[in-house]
Amino acid sequence: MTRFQRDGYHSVRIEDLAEDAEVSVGTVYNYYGTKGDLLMATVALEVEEVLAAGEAILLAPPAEPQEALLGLIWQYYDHSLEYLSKEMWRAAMALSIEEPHTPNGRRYADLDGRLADQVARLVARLQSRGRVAPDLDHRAMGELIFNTLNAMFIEFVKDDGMTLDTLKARVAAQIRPLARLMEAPA
Amino acid sequence: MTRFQRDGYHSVRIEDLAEDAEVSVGTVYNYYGTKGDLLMATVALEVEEVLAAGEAILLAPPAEPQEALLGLIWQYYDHSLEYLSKEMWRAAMALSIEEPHTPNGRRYADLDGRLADQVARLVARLQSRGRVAPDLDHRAMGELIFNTLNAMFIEFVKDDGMTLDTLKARVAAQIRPLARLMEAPA
DNA sequence: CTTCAAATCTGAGCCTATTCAACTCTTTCT
DNA sequence: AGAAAGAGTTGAATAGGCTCAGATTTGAAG
Repeated sequence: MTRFQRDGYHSVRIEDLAEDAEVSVGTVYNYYGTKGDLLMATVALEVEEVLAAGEAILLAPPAEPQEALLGLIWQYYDHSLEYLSKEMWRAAMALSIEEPHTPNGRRYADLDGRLADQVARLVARLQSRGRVAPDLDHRAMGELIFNTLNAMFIEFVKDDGMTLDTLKARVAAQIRPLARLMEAPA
Repeated sequence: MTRFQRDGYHSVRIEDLAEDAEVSVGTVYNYYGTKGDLLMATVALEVEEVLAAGEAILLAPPAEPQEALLGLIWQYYDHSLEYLSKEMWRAAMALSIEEPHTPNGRRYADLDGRLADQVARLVARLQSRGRVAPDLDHRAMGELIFNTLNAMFIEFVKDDGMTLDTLKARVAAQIRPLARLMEAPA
């Protein structure tokens, strides 16, 4: 993980890792089936932590729908570069799209699904508090919001120059009007 | 393009294409810089046609926002497997994420941007007709809608078993409530 | 201490995208 | 015709992920 972050996922060869660990290439493959497994292990670490932090927010979300949604999303974003560089994220995303049937592809999709579900549960929570229109399907809205925050995150990792602040501003520009539309009539 | 569709993008080696064309491997590379160039040429062909068809819809969209939006989206989807298999789409998407700085990555991003812009212009069109709330930012809504239809399309190409009808049903489930929220008050 | 099977480890070799220096063919100029 | 520049072609060589038939180590049993 450290070498991937420091030297770049693609630049680091399996042979390099084997040397670091003072074993042979074959032994690396004895523990991780593919180079992508090493990457996905890091992604899973990262997302699991973010999901746990998200649950804490779900317990006591801000009353305002907009603030609650953006709070959860900022949580995701602020943590996102802890273990993974943008290049690593790109590689992981590419992997999950190109090989959806492999264990790694499924694993990434599963993590995505759990994030989308968490957003949906936040929407449901806000509905139960009467701040979001009760006739909205919280699953559909959760998916819609997740799709948006995910798409913007993809744009973020695709652009090495983009800052977290820019990402947040862009997402806010899309989530704010949506949150307003979702609000229960007073 | 034909061989990629028939035998699979990954299974087809450059050497195979060279044999088909009765030239050497080096000559293939003289015309297309990478294997991805061959793929992206097909993606561009596909998307350009869909954009042109979309312009026709923009000229005279259905009055109902929901119908107008879904009509445009179905247009995109129905054309999507004309030249590209799901596997080819996956490879192209993976390429665009993993190598955003290469000409191919930029090219794909550009096509995506033009699709998003077309959706935004449809929203603006519906606003000028008074069927969509005028205070909504048509750019933000266009991007929001594009992000959704694109995310669902990615899910579609990731799952070889999913049919176009299932894709449409899922997108409709998200776009319908959104279209309702966007409607101008009567 | 010896034996043997299971668990680990090893690295040469395979595969395919990509590169590039040498070669051939075409066109232009004298 | 001869020559030189330019355009196009070639395929052997390179790189890095991954495989697999042995070789080595471990640990339980006698």
